[in-house]
Amino acid sequence: MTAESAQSRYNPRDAESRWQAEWDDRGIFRTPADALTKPSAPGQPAPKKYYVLEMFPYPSGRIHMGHVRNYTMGDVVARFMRARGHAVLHPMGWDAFGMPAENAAIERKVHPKAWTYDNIAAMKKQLQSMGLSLDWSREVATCDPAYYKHQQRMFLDFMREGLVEREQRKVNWDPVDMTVLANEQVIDGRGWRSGATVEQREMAQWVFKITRYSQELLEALDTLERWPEKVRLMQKNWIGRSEGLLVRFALDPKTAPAGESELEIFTTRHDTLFGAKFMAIAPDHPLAQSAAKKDAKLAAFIAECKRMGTAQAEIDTAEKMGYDTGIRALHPFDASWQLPVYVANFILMDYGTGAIFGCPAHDQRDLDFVNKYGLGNVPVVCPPGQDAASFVITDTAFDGDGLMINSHFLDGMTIEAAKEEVAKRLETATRGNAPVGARQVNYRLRDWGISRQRYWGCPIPVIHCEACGVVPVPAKDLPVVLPEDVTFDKPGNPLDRHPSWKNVTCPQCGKGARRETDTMDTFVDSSWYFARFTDPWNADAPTTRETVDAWLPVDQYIGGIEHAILHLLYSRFFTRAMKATGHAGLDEPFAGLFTQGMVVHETYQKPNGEWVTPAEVTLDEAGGARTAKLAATGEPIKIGGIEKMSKSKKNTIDPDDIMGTYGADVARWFMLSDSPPERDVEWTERGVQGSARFTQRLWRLVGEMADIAEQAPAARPDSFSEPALALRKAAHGALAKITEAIEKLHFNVAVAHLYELANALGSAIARPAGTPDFAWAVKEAADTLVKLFNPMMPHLAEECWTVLGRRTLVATEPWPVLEPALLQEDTITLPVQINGKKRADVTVSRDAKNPEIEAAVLNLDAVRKALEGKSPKKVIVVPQRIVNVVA
RNA sequence: GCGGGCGUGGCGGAACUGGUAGACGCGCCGGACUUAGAAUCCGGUGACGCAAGUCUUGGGGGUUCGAGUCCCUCCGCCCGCACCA
Repeated sequence: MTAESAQSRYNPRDAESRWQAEWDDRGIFRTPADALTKPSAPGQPAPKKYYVLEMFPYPSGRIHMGHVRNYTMGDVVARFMRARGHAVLHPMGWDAFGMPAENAAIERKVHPKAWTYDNIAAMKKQLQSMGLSLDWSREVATCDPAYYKHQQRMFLDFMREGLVEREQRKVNWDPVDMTVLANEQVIDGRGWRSGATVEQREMAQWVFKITRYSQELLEALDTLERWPEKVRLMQKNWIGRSEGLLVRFALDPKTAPAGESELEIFTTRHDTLFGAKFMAIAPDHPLAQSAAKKDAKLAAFIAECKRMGTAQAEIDTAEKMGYDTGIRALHPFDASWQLPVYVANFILMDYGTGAIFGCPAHDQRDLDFVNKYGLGNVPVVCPPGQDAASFVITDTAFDGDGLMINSHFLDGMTIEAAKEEVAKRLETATRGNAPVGARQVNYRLRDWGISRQRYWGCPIPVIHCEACGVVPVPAKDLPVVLPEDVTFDKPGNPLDRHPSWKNVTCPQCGKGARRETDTMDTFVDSSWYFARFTDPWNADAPTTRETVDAWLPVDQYIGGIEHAILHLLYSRFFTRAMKATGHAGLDEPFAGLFTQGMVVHETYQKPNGEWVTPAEVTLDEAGGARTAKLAATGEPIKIGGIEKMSKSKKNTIDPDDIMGTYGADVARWFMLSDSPPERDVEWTERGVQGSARFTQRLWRLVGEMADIAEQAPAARPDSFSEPALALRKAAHGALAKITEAIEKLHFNVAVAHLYELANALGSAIARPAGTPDFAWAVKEAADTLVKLFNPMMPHLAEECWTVLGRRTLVATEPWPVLEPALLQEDTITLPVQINGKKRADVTVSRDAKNPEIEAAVLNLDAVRKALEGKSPKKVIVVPQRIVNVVA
């Protein structure tokens, strides 16, 4: 490479670290504590706030491409909004508690704390090399006692408010490791480390009363206009409001266990009561428990059910199994009609009353069940157009609309009317002084179990005293700090077997007591970090009311779709709980939500099936066919499917490698190109190279434009020649489109318009007019170009800004101002369709009236030819859009 | 199983509120420059057809002057399911 060509190339390695240092030295991304109260200029009002937040990462050790994509998007928004004059808050922190740290401790004998902080240091360095406009002065780590002490305080405040309770919950128990397992640690019913068969076990757990807000969380979804519709729908289904009926079935005394006389069920299909074939109760239903006392086989069946994990998907897909208890329930409308009571593995104690009546004809699970146990079915809803007498159900339940049949007094009614009639009759019928039926609104949402029997989490600040019961840790004793001298060589929770930590005196009676050894679910940590960022310096309280209320809600929250339900719903609850306890003044934490897609990559395999990393593979695309071989040996490699980047398939790309080779700007640019941000993006070497070429092209283009711009007069010319005007139109057209695209977070569209602008400017300066007005237009266009790509490629933009002779930082420059007059054309060209197919164009003046347009269209050769002298049936003129002639 | 989503050239994708399908990029083909390569620049590129033209947004059907977009149905792929974060 000659000295000359070295000079003409942009060198990201040199430029990026230089500009990062410059930004840092000037502190331009720090949001001062008084940002929202201090006037932006003397006499001016304080700027409007804009809070942009990306989901903070778990410090796993290295950032991955998903992070690069997520944080690039947030950074584009942050830089864009700053340029538009907002006071921007754009912080970063660490979701630092969690199981991987404990796994590392067990597997590699490193302390969770040391492992976590090493990872944070490494990842912070990586994030900093991306050139993100973050305010690092607000950095928080959830494992820092300075953070979790406030969380413990809020736990106690919630407790006082009645938002915390103890509840018996089922967990996955590993009898060998003596520990509770996460669903992901249960593989085919066995513990991942021990291989022991996992069983369900009831344990007392701390829960947050999220169900108190079920209705509110549901209704408020309608107000979240800047959330994706699909996320709102998923939350709505998760909350699962249903209106139904509680029905008390009497039990045949001859068959019922001593002391049991009735079975209460919840149903939303009370219209199908005459199609009932059986009753089913959960294995842990009290009636099942009491029946099992005298029935060893039933007890064994219940024990068998407990050998199933607690994951919903597993419960639903397991084979439907039941056990006839011998108990008979009496139909509420016909006491002579007896229904067998089964214990069934697919009935959940957590939902409704833990008991149902089965109507097989109209529920697939019930139908599968009766078909297995030979109980038969009777259809009671007949689809429209179907003959009631011949309507039979065999393998497929009918859950559609129709009219009631085989249902006595309900026959001929709609489902809705039948529900109403049944509810009315059962509400007024009484047994033992109480109504047989009662309408009830039920929610699928369960209270949030936050107890974890693990070390690396926020300690739950309560003390168990034999005399006083559960006693909150007094505020003065917070934080309850995790002890550091713990070992991971034995099974179970290190906190539980720590020699001294859990032994304390009761704050109330002073006698010996025991600390709670459960720690909090890490979702608690991430349910309020966005609030903490508004004043992370407050050592006395979780938030500073004035500040948190000024900054929240987050204007734009960006993260993965995998958090669509749990993290976002818990945060919505937590914000309400903070409001109830005076820590914040609003209900909804995130005004705008964006969920990004994954980063995916091709997979590669040796003939023996062994996965190979992209770095080890050489690709060849000569002759249109793509083949691959192992770079080291030339061994042929099979090119596999495009899948989510994962360690197991070895199809990961290390962001450090990319940034080292091409620079951060190229990585950022490519992450935004091509794929719409909500969809998956495929990482390809070719694509990255294309991005890298474009950075060089921009660099050359700006350099050439700078040469012309030097001739520009200081004052704006009064008039512009044709080439200058064309240039200005291109620049302002791009400005309008790119502004709109970024506002809508359509980054790939913004990127496409930047390519177009670069193409247009390249062509324009290839034929320079050589006049002062042209030079002025080139200068304007160059400024605009650099400002427009600055949010995506900020380092290159700073470097270009210098080339344009500027001394300021483009990072602190305002967004270009649009001149709308430049976008107005005097004439418009409308496509002309004949019978819906495009056949010609017609050019008319911008404000031509429909009759004029129609006349011009009918005069076109193509139209005359198509009409063959006849008059058209119809001419449709859509203003500013299209003309359609119906022949 | 339940819930949610996605499907457009060789590839990633664009297309406002039902109005010119294929913007932009990648790849490929041809050309220029070069001793050669890299880089760069110019032109072409949905399919079929010599052409006029016809067909084309996962398959099938429908509504409409007009459908990638709305409705029905089928197929394929992906995500979440309460202790991964």
